[in-house]
Amino acid sequence: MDNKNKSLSKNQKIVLDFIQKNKKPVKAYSILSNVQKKGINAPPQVYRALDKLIEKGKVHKVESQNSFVACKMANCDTPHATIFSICYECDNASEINDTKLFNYLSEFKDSSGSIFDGYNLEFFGTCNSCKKN
Amino acid sequence: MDNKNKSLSKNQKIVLDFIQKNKKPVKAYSILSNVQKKGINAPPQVYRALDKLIEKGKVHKVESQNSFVACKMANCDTPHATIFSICYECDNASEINDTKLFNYLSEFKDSSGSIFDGYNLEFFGTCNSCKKN
DNA sequence: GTAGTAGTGTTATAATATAACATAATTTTT
DNA sequence: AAAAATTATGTTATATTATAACACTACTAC
Ligand SMILES: [Zn+2]
Ligand SMILES: [Zn+2]
Ligand SMILES: [Zn+2]
Ligand SMILES: [Zn+2]
Repeated sequence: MDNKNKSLSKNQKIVLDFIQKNKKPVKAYSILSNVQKKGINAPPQVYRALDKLIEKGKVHKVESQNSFVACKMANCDTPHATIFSICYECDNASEINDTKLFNYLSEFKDSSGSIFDGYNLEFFGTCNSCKKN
Repeated sequence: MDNKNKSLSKNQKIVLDFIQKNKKPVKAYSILSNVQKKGINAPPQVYRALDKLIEKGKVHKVESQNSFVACKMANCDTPHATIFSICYECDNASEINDTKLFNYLSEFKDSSGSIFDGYNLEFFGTCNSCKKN
């Protein structure tokens, strides 16, 4: 069985549950302060849960923001091939599900003909909601 | 005149000079400890120089590594449209100069038809040098 | 039921980045 | 050339993000 389909531990469930409640990406220390009532007391407990959730494809890290967001694609096949659009007004991050772009990047070869194991793509702009205001 | 073509300040020159001496991306505090003999004493001086060098297209940040690397393309036209391949064995980061991919991403529209102002793409894999070993 | 693996709890600390304030240098405007 | 505006510098302190290390527990596989 794939690692990503294994069941979640207690702390992993608590952390994932909080992340899923938020539309926007959340910071690790925000997770910590919000789950302390559930018995998670210290940063390593959060970061360990995050590491596993990322491995399992349940959560992605938004690298340019050091924040974490739940996968909206009902389980990313490839946790290390992610595409986001990020609004620099409101910090919202939307996972982009575009098969053509996905394939384009998965098959991309560099000048030496090498293919890559994964990628992370972050687009920046103003989201539709912020454009209206 | 474009901001990126403006001349560099004293601290910006010192920081850029050190980054350019390194093939691999360097960390901010590594920059700091290496330029202290040049009179740069504290983190804000390094981070401020980095911010300006990034604006001017001389330096890019490798987001997944919190490190900084000199632009190899003799001045990136678009400092906020960068493509890297990163080796997870040796941490080397190479800027990819692929016009087709560049255009593909610049013109990419999301499901709502919106185009973006910029992007950052990081490919992950084993570099050719590490593959041989 | 023992061995191996994955998870937890805890303390301390490392690594990355910015706030805030005072001053100086440079550029632009008048 | 003087005043105003902008950009850069120097400095101290602190905020934010992330991991090391160690003791212990729970789960899984054979
Ligand atoms: Zn996903
Ligand atoms: Zn927005
Ligand atoms: Zn460049
Ligand atoms: Zn390598």
